Amino acid sequence: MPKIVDHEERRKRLVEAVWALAVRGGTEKVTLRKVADEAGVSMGQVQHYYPSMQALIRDALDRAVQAVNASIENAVRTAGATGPEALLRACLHALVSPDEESMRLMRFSLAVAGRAVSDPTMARVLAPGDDELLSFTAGLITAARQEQGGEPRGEERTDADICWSLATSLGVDVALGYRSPDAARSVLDHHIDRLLGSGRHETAG
Amino acid sequence: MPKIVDHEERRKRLVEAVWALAVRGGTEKVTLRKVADEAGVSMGQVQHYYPSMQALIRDALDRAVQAVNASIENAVRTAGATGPEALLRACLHALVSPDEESMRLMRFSLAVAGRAVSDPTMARVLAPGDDELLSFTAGLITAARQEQGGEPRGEERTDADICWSLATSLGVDVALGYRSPDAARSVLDHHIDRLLGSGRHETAG
DNA sequence: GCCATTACAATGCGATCGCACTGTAATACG
DNA sequence: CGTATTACAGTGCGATCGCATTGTAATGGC
Repeated sequence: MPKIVDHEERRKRLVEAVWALAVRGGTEKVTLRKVADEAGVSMGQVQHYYPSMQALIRDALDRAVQAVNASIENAVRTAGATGPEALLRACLHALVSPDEESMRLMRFSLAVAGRAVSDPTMARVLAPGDDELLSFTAGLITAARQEQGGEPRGEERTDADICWSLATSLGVDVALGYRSPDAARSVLDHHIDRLLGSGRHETAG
Repeated sequence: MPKIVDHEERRKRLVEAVWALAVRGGTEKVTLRKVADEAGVSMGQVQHYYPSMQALIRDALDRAVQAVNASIENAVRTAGATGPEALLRACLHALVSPDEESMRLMRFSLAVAGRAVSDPTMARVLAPGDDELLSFTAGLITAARQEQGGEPRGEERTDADICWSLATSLGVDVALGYRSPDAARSVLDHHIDRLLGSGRHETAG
């Protein structure tokens, strides 16, 4: 009956505007008017797709989390056939990637983290990996150890947990500019070296 | 000449109000009026001690960072005579302490982290340990390894770096309620076990 | 005592906020 | 065709913001 538009495209555009604004000036600088300006639409349109500011920020966060997960899955797909150790490294590297889009997502997540302190509905941000991811990672660690002739130690799940916590922390450092992506990767690789017991590891400038 | 008051006491009171407000509702809910109310003083007094909102938040952040450092130093002083390994554990545990004050500081730091994304003057928050702390920690690791008959491996500084990154990440998880302090400590201890336990991959286990 | 100076208290102001509300162009369906 | 419905655009409102400004009580040095 009415005009038919692509809602998904509209929301995506608005969320992109939120990301850009939050990265530039923190979530406190995200206002209905500025989002509208940034997206090149009217304030009315923003209100049409989101009932409140909260809802808009929350959707932006949901999509950011989803995008980060997608980048991890993408790393898995890309490095899938290269063996468990390389795959493990590739997954973790996704959090400290120098890729511009990846940096934006991390920065936005960090910007929203401040709200998560008091707003439980924002609680997904910077959260430890979910069960599925941890199990998958633990499996990689086990496989990598067996591949090197070692034996599983029965605590691979905690090891995986540590890996993701470390990677998250390094990702935050990269997002805040405290470390270069290369430096972060090198630290991450050092940890994996120790974790798997192999002495081999090269630094990338 | 004029009425003489304790400036330090005044500022401390205002900063405490900022901490409380930010933890309750994020930094966006920190306003001059609410700080004044929370501290039980007038808005005029807040303006008298801080020229702008930014300056107030920044001082609150500086004092929070200082307080966290103090809690680490306190851990060092308390556990100083118990040997390098116990000391190492005690230091790192300071970031995941169940202590109410410690949790408040971590939560506030996290709340401010959102601003640090775009405001370089807030950049001290969640930063990696400084050179002094890293050197000190690296020394602890070296000493602990020697105490166990192991040999230093020449990369203790990176190991120390990893320890603090991990502890920070776990501290964030605790602050956000994703982990209990006990669970975080247990993860941290697991990492230290591995770190000090064995360096040889052939007979590891 | 006098007074310059400090330490506030209180109010005012322009800007901006989220959101409600109103108006209007477009279109699939009968 | 008409029309109900969608998809906006634009505006208005009350609240709130940071900060400037003004007023005043207190006090140590002369």
